[in-house]
Amino acid sequence: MSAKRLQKELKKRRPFESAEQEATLNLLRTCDQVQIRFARLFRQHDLTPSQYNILRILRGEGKPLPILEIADRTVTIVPGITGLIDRLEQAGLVRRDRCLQDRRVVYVAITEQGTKTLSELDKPVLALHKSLMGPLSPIELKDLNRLLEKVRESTAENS
Amino acid sequence: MSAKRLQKELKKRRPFESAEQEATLNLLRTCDQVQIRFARLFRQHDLTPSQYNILRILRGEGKPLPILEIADRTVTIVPGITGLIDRLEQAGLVRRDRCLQDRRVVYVAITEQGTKTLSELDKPVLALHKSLMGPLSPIELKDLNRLLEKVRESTAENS
DNA sequence: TAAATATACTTGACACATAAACTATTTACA
DNA sequence: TGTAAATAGTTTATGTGTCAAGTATATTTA
Repeated sequence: MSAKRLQKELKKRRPFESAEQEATLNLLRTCDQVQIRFARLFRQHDLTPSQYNILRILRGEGKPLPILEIADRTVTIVPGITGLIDRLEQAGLVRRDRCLQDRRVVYVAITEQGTKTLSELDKPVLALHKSLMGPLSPIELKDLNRLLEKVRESTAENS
Repeated sequence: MSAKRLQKELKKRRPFESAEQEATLNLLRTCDQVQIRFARLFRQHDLTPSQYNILRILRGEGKPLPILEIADRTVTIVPGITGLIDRLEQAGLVRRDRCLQDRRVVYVAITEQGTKTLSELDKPVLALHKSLMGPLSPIELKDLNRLLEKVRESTAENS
């Protein structure tokens, strides 16, 4: 797998059309590899990245949240959230509770088992963050954050 | 859409557990936004990012390529490539040719229509690259590339 | 208060990532 | 030469992103 990815990179390496293009592609490629590492870790606990994210949100909030509120806090587009919650519920990691005041609303709560699964992942996740960004010095980390935010601002402007 | 994303960001903003975590999340979020922008552009020409990528590879090579060779050069995992080529073929953007020497091999060639679609995208794509990375000075671009590569090295090691 | 509108989801359809298992063909080697 | 192993690609199955359209409940308004 490692050899394969390396090979891909080499084949792709041809002169870039602009420095900006090089940076964008570099960003996408790096991100891809980072995501792969996290996905692999989550999979060891039978979670997908999206599922892990939702559990994190619920634990962070400390109380049940309406489904659309969860969707708002993830990158997940609304219709996708339904099936995502379905599967988490089926796995016993969350629970659905219909709101009595407003019966359109569905609250989602993390279960004990969900909390347990999350807590098992806490250390490895933090370790992976550190391992990925480990080669960067504190100053470099700060630089990277600043540059990324600058890019992000440019995407925010015109939607 | 823009307001919604901004809202998400604000809600997410709580103290990070480590500077490394902050950098990783920053990286993922930035990347997400960049991908959204490109996906939106490709969709205007009825292409998905994966499809665009494959067309680029074929045009860059200048001659037909075996299916698995294409898969190697993208991030696409092997089984997914079949359907991807199916849809491109159905849209008339590529053509399948079975190799006569080795009948296991299927060559894929870009069609005239595929080339045309690609060329229509050339300018907007380059413009988007420039627009996304525009806020960064040449020196900052270089810095960003260096930092990203450093991160990428760390993922390559024990992958 | 009845009808229009808005809100909170859900369903259905399609594209893609990913893994496991399968087919067809070729190559290696015993 | 004939069988095992490797290679090229496909099929199948599950999870998710995304869009368009639908349902149920609540709110607004005429």
